[in-house]
Amino acid sequence: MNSSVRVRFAPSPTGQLHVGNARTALFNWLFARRAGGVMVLRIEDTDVERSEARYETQLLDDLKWLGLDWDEGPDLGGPYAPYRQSDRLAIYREHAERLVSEGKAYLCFCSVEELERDRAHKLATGQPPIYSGKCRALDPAEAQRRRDDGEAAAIRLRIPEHPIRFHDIVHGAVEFSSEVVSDPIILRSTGIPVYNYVVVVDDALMKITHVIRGDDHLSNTPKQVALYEALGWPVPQFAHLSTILGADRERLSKRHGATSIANFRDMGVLPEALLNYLALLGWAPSGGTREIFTPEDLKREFSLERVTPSPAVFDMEKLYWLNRHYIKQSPTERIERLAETYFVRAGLLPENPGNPTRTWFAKVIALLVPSVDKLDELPQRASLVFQYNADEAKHAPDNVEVLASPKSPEVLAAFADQLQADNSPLTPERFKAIMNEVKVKTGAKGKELFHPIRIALTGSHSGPEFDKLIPILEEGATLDLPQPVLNVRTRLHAFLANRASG
RNA sequence: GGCGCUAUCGUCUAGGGGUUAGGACGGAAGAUUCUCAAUCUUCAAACCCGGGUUCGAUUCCCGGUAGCGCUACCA
Repeated sequence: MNSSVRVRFAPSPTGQLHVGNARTALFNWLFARRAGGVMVLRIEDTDVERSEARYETQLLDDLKWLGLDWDEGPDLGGPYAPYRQSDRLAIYREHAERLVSEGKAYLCFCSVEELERDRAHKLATGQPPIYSGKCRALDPAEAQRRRDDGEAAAIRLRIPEHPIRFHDIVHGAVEFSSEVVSDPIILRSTGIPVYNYVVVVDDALMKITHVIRGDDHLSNTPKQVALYEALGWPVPQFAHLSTILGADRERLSKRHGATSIANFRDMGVLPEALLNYLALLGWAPSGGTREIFTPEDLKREFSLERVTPSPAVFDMEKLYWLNRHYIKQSPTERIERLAETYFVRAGLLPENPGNPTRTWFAKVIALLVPSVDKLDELPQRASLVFQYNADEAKHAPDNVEVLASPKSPEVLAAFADQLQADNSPLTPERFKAIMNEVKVKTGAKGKELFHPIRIALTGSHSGPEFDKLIPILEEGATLDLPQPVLNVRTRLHAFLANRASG
């Protein structure tokens, strides 16, 4: 293991943490942890227009929620502080000026309008839209004088004539000819440095050994390699991760629905499910037959060499499958606690419910949880407990057919008789006995016995077993809930009372 | 337009000069159950196209095509 490994995750605080970035963070983290190295968190906020402080806190929270941590960062400090680019402006300026004095960069006085015109012209005449190099040959002393006289100047890097090669751990050897890389601006005339420059200065100064990032940066890498060389700093190893696409094979974005980590958390996706899914997007273990990985498994097995270079389509169904798996694996108390929020929000449960309610709620969750992809579906699924509408029960197209069967009224009548015959509490045992009586009396069995009763009680001919449902209905009715639960007798009366008018 | 990256079931992927091309999600069928969900079993489903290299290419090389990215005083 190389203990000198240092990686970084460098998000811009311009919005919510996206699954693509989260996956980059995850791969960095796994690589660092596996190598016993250091993970650095750096905030790239040089885009002052779009960066907002509140996004930075969100970013950290999302990362923590996923179970990731870091060793150096704006919140933790570290030997290479500061870790926020807006606090490092003086550093960038210093090195840019150094490059100018060494002749590796030069002052450029071209105006934005002039450059834009030139660019448009080149594009129109079919030439590559690269910088003309107008200020490249300016005499440095003369240029210095002009700047001292107050003329606005940007700083451009001189790109060397030779082709730029580098090795990428995911993609292998990559080569760009220098003709297509024009002298990039590294410091704007406003004094604010440009991304491709600051990223190099920071990575070098923070002693980053492995740059693991999205492959939208692959084409920027030759510029950055040229920058490392100009600055006289060692070039790190690169690993460019493929893009995550939506089902339409376009780059995953907001219009594809839930794409931020916060979205998934709000939906009731478990962090370990999302982490596991993200790890599988672009990485697979040797053998390729295992799908379930705890963070510990991943830390042990992850390697950049096994990362796929091809883009991956985000598959919500597979995420849901993993989520269902982890929900089932979780201690029930954890799921109950998480689920509670959704029920409180839906107005089905009081805030901080007391103990009889909590015990009852645990049963509701146990009943419902096998049928959901994510926790936020629970309140909707619970409608068979919280909602009862006799009219709808009778008129739902599916039900009409069942109720039209000659046995149905007979079964319901017998069921009502049995309920009336004895006022003792309706336990599952008692319910079973009643069902037996009805069976004997009417000769109905199987569907013709169960379906009409389930329709009368829940509004649907299919649903959970009565053994589990009956106690929930009976106990729920004794509780003081924002949305009262109706017991079996009440439901049946409502159903039969309306029968004539229905 | 130029440059770069990518290409195995619908999707995520394993594999790799000779394989019945493996697994998973999803789909279909069956078992179980009063029904639904869950669970279990089974099935269908792929090497982008064209050239080379080779006794033999899905695998290696070249070209095409397609998708994506970069081509900014955005990040």
